[in-house]
Amino acid sequence: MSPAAPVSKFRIGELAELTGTTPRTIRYYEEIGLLEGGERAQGKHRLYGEEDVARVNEIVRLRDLLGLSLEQLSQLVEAETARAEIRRKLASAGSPAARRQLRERALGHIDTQLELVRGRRRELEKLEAELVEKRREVRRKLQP
Amino acid sequence: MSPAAPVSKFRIGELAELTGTTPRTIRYYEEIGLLEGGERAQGKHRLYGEEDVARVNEIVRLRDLLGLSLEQLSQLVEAETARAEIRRKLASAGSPAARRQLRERALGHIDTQLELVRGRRRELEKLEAELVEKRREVRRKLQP
DNA sequence: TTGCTCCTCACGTCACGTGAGGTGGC
DNA sequence: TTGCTCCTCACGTCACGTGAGGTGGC
Repeated sequence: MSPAAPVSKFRIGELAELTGTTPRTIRYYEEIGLLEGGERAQGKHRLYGEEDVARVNEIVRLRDLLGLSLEQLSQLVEAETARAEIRRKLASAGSPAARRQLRERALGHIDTQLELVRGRRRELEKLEAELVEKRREVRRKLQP
Repeated sequence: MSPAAPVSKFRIGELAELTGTTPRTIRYYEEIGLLEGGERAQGKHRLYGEEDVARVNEIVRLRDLLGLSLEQLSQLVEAETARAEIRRKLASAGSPAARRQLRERALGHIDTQLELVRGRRRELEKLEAELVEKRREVRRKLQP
């Protein structure tokens, strides 16, 4: 068996750089409950792991691409967080039926995100088509 | 010849409703110079025309879909505004060479917007593909 | 004349940015 | 020990929201 994966720990500045944010943003997300506070080990500094990188990346992506408010985002991501936690607990202790229910909830959650992403994509495609048409017209006038 | 098109005039509340914004937003855009102030005819009320509807709609769309700041937007839209004005002036007085130059500048402007829109669309497509993949995996575990 | 919409301050809010002044770890 | 990063206030900013109190037009 492989030994426990080396749990790399990041300080807040590293987490910020890895996710294209700033320490202030990370602290703000913790302040409003969007992100769990990095563990304050012995000292006073926050320490983060790989899963925090993934989480912040997801938050930033949905924030930028879907234009959601942080409150809307926390509802969306909250569901997933709860799911991840419960999944960990049930992975060993859960009955097959309970696991099945968890996965079905996960599906619903993914579908919700897919709806949002697809709606946005369609809007962008429409705008793109209009711009292409506009360009065609200008070009037509340029070369009579 | 057709008579002059009926120049429909809107008050700020109507303009807001037609563009999915609020009077406050319209006034704010005027305040920062993104929008020309509606003509204050005899009274004190602002009055807008069809072209203002188009402009606000464009602003809102780029703001929401591209996530640009209003300052970035004003640079993007400013170019187009100047273009529209100059186009009006040159439509009668301009030489063919001048008109050609204007159209070439218009092309550059449209291309800039297209780049932005396409970049966004690609990011959304990537996110969409990842979500679809995630969903497939959860489904696979649901039906072994 | 009565409502409704408009007007201008002006303070509040969300999502951070930006120092101020001080402490911790390689 | 020296830097660098971290810490917590706390005020500033952007893009508006939201009354407060008053005036205009169908």
